[in-house]
Parts: sequence; structure tokens; C-alpha cells
Amino acid sequence: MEELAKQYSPKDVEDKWYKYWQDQGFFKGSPCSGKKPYSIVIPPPNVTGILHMGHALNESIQDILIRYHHLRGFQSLMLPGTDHAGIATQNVVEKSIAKLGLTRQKIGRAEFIKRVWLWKEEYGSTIVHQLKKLGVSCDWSRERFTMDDEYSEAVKTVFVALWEKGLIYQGNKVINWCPRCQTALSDEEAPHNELQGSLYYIKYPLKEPAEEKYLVVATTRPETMLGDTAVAVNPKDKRYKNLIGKSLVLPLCGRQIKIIADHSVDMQFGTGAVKITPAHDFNDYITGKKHNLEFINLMHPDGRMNENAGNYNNLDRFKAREIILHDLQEQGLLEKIEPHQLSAGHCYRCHTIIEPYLCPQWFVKMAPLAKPAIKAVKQGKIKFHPERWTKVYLNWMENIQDWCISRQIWWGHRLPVYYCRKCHDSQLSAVSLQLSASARKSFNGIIVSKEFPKKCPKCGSTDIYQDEDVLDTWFSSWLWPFATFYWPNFLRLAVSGQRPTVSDQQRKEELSAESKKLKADLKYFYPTSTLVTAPEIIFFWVARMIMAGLEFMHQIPFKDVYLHGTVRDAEGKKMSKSLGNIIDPLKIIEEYGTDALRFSLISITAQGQDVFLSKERFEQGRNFANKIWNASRFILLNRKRAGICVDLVDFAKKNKLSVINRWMISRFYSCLEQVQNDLDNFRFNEAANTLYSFFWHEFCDWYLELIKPEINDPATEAVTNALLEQYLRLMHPFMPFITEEIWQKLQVAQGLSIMQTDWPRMQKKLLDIAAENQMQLCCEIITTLRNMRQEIEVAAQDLISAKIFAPDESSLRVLEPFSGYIKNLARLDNLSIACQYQPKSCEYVTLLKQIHIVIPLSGVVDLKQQLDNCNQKILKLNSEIKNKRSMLENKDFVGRAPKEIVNAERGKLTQMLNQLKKIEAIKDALR
RNA sequence: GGGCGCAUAGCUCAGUUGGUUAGAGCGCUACAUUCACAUUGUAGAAGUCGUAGGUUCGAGUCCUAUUGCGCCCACCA
Repeated sequence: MEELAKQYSPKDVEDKWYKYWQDQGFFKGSPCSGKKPYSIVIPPPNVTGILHMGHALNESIQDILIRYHHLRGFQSLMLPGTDHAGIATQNVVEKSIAKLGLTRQKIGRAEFIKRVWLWKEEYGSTIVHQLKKLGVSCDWSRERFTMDDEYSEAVKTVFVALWEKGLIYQGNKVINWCPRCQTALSDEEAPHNELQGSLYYIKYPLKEPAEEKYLVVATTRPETMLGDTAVAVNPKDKRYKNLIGKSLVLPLCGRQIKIIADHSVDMQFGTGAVKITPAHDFNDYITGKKHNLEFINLMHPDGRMNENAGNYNNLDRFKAREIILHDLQEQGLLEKIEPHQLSAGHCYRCHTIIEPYLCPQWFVKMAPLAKPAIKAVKQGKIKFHPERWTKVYLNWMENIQDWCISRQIWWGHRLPVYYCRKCHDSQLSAVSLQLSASARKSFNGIIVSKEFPKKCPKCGSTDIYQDEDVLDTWFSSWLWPFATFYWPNFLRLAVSGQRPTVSDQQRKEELSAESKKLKADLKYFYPTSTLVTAPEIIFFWVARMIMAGLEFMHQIPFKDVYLHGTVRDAEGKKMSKSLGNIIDPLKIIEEYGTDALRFSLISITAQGQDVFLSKERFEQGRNFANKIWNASRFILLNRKRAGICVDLVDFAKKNKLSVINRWMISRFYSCLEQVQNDLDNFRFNEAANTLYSFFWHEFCDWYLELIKPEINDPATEAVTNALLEQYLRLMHPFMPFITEEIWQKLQVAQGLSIMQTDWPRMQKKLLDIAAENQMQLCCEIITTLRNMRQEIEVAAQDLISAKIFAPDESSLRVLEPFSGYIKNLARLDNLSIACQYQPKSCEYVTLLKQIHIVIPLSGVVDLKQQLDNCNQKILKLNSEIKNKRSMLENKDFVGRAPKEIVNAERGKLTQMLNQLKKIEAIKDALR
């Protein structure tokens, strides 16, 4: 028999098994007609990503689901891949070429993209390798990247389809602009954060001063005043009623602007007069449209003021603010400054304060897409877990805004938008870019097409160029659940492109066969089963996938969405590089092992609650792995032969099993039922904790200790081995490596892997409540005796005598078979079990339920302790009896509570009274 | 301004549909090392379940209000 080391060493087994599983193709998910599919597409991590605890938690949960369903007989598929992460990746590569003294502008678009691909080839697989360390059962042969050629086809197809449906339009609107990344962002990419700022009160002189010389406006961004084209007041505001329609002279630039009336102005805020800067504020844009105001763009794309800012040209927007304030002060036009809390959008990639910026961008009209997506969730076709996220989803969807999808960066899917220089550019002007639906009906030189158009459909010109912008990364991610299956063309371009040796005909046939296969693949695995992700990306990703799925596949993309919490540090802060509070999963794996990492993470993740993590947490997982290891070691060391993992159902039928074996088998199945139930309801931590306490506290602490003397009994040996083997299968989704390692050592079936077994089937017939109750009593007697030994200070190694008195003959018969177990675990050299206790002095007695447990004492003994115990118990019992009595005397309780409950309570009272009598008898004997 | 989450043992948290005496891990106290495991075992101490009302025969659990902490959404300049 192979020796097991005294301690479990994850390093020796993890890589070995992962390679084996992969080599054997166990992770491969191919359609299988006899099996139900269970599929998960993993949230593709950014190619620039490095593994953090969030990934570790996310992947662990998914892998548990996959391995669990795999064992339960589903054809499972965990599809991996990475996201090209437009802005993030571009930033990383820009930084790397900056070290060579280069900028992307210097090297040009083509060269830059080439470098990004090179970077991707070199570093893009880092995250993939790291994911493998987590033991995830991804089908790596299906790994996808959102910039794969085939994937790009899907993106283009979707763009064109939405365009043709009139759901994509180009518009000149105020959008979120990041002056550092120099691109537009969607609303979701510009989260608002609180800032401590100031509210500046600025005097705007009236053109024709009367009683009033000035109108004072309050603003948080004084630099934008140079772009003001009106000041608005509320028409109901008595203070300003007579000023409406009058003109003001804009300080510092002398331009004249009108005072207008608008109901949206809050009279309570500031002075009740609002400067209107339509090109640099979302509200003002709307007001500007409404009142037909002029739009003045004040800034260069990098956040410096432009020529429209006059003297402040070329100054950074914040520097300009300082100087403008200084100049206003000098001219006596700055009335006052108040501290003011405000919130401003920040770039989610570089955290720069975004600038509301007027420029032409491309948008998706979302409301029509949202409608069916709302319905699907309301009808329960897609369920969120925990359920509360449903509301968050619906609230966002019901107030959905159009999605700005164009980005002024280079890395990403280029818009499939082309312009005829002749037809388009001639009518180009900044303002006329606002294209209404009706305007688009007549051709304006814009060609939206998957392919580069050969000529302009109107004028036939070949002078055509492509739009410079690329699409928002999420415009590709939202197709992930089906684009990863080679939708819509079902062709693998990389494969079809080569193979010069085969004939055209042959290749055609091959391609059509492959395409058929890919189509079947999608049909089999889509809709996917469960999406596991973090709540932060409900809007970015989850909601949009639902919309895309319904729009393009006419089916939901997944049935269940499980949202897990955010991993935080012990203080509750988000883990981040800049805070330096990161716990690196790879270091944890190195130190404690992957199984420990997975188990610890799962066991502390209550349904969607955030996880507060400290390194010590992982000790629990490591210790548990070691416990499993050592219990197995014990079983393996003691067994006479390999391969004795019997079928429990069959074995129980053919053999009359002892109560202890029936008990443990019963406990196992009750554990199984619980775990299954928990997993089916996304209660991963409950499942983990059930498995933990069953194994450690029931199987090891009690069962193995109890059976030690009879370890070589053939029936016990068979049951023990079978239970361990089946337990390993339950444990496998949580701790894949150690369970495989031990399972192999058990030599259950030569040449097979634990991954090729089945999840044990529930056996209701093997649940044995009687055996459970009896064994529980046995254990309680042992615990009571151990406790009594400590109270009378018997040394741990000493053997003593004890007596047990049952209340009646039938309980006596139940207790008698336990004599050996009790003697052994309570360290007794002599135990008598009899009926009907008679109080005596000189003995230490404890009452357990109706059973007297007695340790005879010899010599001079201090009985004060025992007397104290008795008194304490009597006191407690009396108060409990009083409560129970008043409860049962309450007519409402007796009348309204269910009969079972009332009867149970009556029974309890009887027992308590009985108990009280007996304790008083013991006390009397002490005197 | 709207919405959500959390408050339970010294610490970190479980507690599914209201029904025995509210649980775990860590920590703490005492004891134990020729025993599968000291990454261990045995026993123990420790909680008026944030506060105030309400519903109910019965509330940690349901309702209302309130306090504190955290998060999300929203155009208050």
C-alpha cells in the first residue's frame, strides 16, 4: 500500500492533475445528444489583467457549478476567453512605448496596432495561465478573444443590423469626455464621485444698468463661463421677473448674452440665476436646444482651453479656472466663494474628471432593445440571485439612455462606417452633424457596411474612407454568449485560411461540415445556463447581454444570473494596487494550495455579500484539506485491501449493519441532500460549511474515533471506505485537486478519474432516524462523562469506573451495545449499565435526559461542587418550568398554535418536571 | 433626492419559508503529544440578536419608525 505523507502538500499534486485532466480532454464540452447541456461563458478578463481575488472568487464559483453539473450527468461547458479592453490595453501599450520615447501619434495607427498585438501575444496569456492555477475546468480549446477575426465579424454584423433597423445614429451631443484618454465615454464609464469644491458667485454686469447693476450667478466651474450663451432664471422668480429678456455683458470677454426664463431653474439654489453653457454641461445642452442658443466649444480635446477662450487659450482647464477667478477678483466681479460638495463624473480607466463635451459621436437607441429585456426578467425567464438585483436591473432598464458607442482610440473594433468624400464631406459642418432619422432617409454619403465599399452607391466615387473611431469594448462584450460560438458565419477563419494542399471541392465540404458542427454547438449550448459575475457590471455587461441575446438570437442568453460580492480587505476597502492592500491569489496558492484558496473563499461568501478578506482566512481551508488528507491516510493505512468501496445500497441490503454504520451512512445522505439543495439554490457557503462540519465533526471526530477498535471489521471497513469515496465526490467541485489525489489512492477504479464518476444519488432508504437518535445519545453520554472527569479533576490518562442507569428496560437495551464505545472514548476501565438509579452518597452523578451517569468516588471528596451544580440546575429548571407553565396556561397559545407544537411543549414540561424530581433526589442524597 | 445592503459571542460572520435551549471559524481558558492529523484532540467561558413601537399564541426572522456604517443610481448649476 502506498504511504501517504503526514501532511498534505498541494504543490506535489496540483499541476500534475490539471495537466492530466486537460490531456484526457475532461474539460472539453461537445454536444452530446443523450445529455442535458450545462454551459457557462466566463466573464472574459481583460487581456491586460492580472489575477486578483475577485477573479479567484468568480472562477471558483463557476467551476463549482461546472464540476457539480458535470458529476450530475450534464454535458458541461465552461467557455473561456479574454476581452481586448480597448482603453485599458491602449493605455498599457502607450505606457510601454513611452519608455522608448515613442507616442502612438509618432508611430501611426497601423504600427501602433501592430505593437498592441505583439504586446497581446507576449503578455495576453498571463491571465489565462493564472486562471489555470485555480483549477478551473475551462475548455481551453474554445478560448476566444473579443478581437478574433470571427468575433469581429459578429460585431460588424450587429452594427450593420442595428443601423439598418434605425437603432444606431450619429449625433452631435454633449457626452462624457476624458481629456486624458481623449475619448468619449458612455455614461456608465463615467461614474460620479463626490468632490469637495466651491460654489463661486460671479457678478454678470447688465448691459443697461438700472437699479440693478449686476446679476449674480453661482457656478462650480467658472472656467466654463467663457462659453455661456445665456443666463436662465425661473419665470416664477419675483426677484428677476423684470430682468427676463434683458442682456448681460459676459465678464472677461465682453460678449453679450440674454437672460432667459426656464422652469427647470431651481430658485432655492445659489442665486436662482444659472449660467447656461450648452457645450459643456448636460443640462445646459438641453436648455440650449430648447431656447435655440449658440453652442460654444471652449476646449481642445486634451482639456486645454481653445481659441474661443480668448486670453485663456491653451491653458489647462483647471489652470484657466484659477486665473479666471483671479481676474474676476481683480475686477471686483467675484462676489463670494462658498465651500460646496459636488459630484463629478470620473473616467473609469484613469480617474480623470470628465469634461461634458459637445462633439459628434455614434449612439445606440436603447429603449426598443430594453423593452423585451425587461419583459424577460419580469416573466422570470431570467432570474437574479440574490433576487434583490432584479430591482436594480429593472430600474436601470426602465430609465435607459442612449448608449454612446464610439471611442476616439485606436485599439478596438473600428466602426464599419464609411464616407464618400464627395457626397458626405461636402455637407459636413459641425452643427449639421445632428442627423435626424428623416435626414438619414436621403443619402448623405454615409455607408454602413461589413465590407469596405468599392464605390459610393450614389455618385460612384471610389474616394471612400473609413470612420476613424473604434467601438466601445462593451459593444463587443455584449455579444459574448453567442459570438464565442462563431456566430453569425460559423466559420473558423484561421483554419479556413490555410491548407493549400486540399482541393477546393474538398475544402468546401470540410468547411460546410465544420460550419454545421459549429451551428449545432451554438444550438446545443445556447442559451447558456448560469452567468456568474459581480454586481458592478450589471449595467455594463449583464443587461446589455440580455438585450443583445434577445435581439440577435431571439432567446435569452442565460437563465440564472448569480451575483457574488466584492472582495475587500479586512477593513472593508476594495482591494486595489494603489492602496497596496492586495492579497495575491497566486501567493496564497503557493503557500496554502489552490483547494485551500477555493474552499476558504467559498465558505465565507454568503449569498452575494461582500467578502472581507485577510490572509488568515486561508488557514481554515488549508487545515481542512489537511484534515481530509489525514483521515484518508488513516483509512488507507488501516485497510486490508484496495478496491473495497462497496455500493452502499447493495451492501446495506445484504448485510445487517451495526447501528454506528447505519448512523454514519444516514448522516452522509442527509449531508448529501443538504449540499445538493444548497448548490441548486446558489448557496455555496452553506454547502461548503455543511461539507466541512459533516466531515470534520461527524465523520472524523465521532465516527472514526468510535470505530477505531473495530477498524478491521469487514463491514465497517467497507462502509468507511465507501463513505470516504463518496464524500470525495461531493467535495470534488470545491477542492478538485486533493479529492482527485486521494480518490486515485483509494484505487476505486483503475485508470479512471474522479471526474469520470457520478454525483452520489440520494438514497432515502438509507436515512435512519432511529440510528441517528441512538448514536446521538451515545455521543452525549461520552461528552457528559468527559465533562464530569474534568469537573472532578481526573487526569486525562487515568482510567476510571462509571455506571449508567437507564430509566427503563427498553432504553437499557439501546444503551448496552454502546458500552464498548463509551468505555473507550470516555476512558473507563469499568462500566456497568443498569436500570433504576438509587441515590447514594459518595458518587458523582449527572442527569442526562432521563439517564443517570454516575462516577463512584472514593476517599475524602469535596461534594460542594456537585451540590452547586445541582442547585444551579434546579434554579434554571424552575425558571424554565415556570415559563413553560405560563405558556401552556395561555388559552390563546393552546387554542391557536398547531397541535403538534402544543403537544411538544406539554411533553417538554413533563420531562422538565421529571428531571427536576431526579435532580432533587440526587441533591438529597448528598446530605 | 431615490434605491439597496449591513448592524447577532472579544473579532469576522452564518442563521432559507416566524415554532425546542440562537450557530460556526478565529481568538480566549484548562487539559492532552509513542494514537491518521499540533495545520491535532478533549472540555469550557462568552450573546438583553443596533434602538423604539407594532403584527402574532409565539419575532433574530414579518411590518413601521429611528440611529450608525457602507454601496448604487440621479442634470441641482
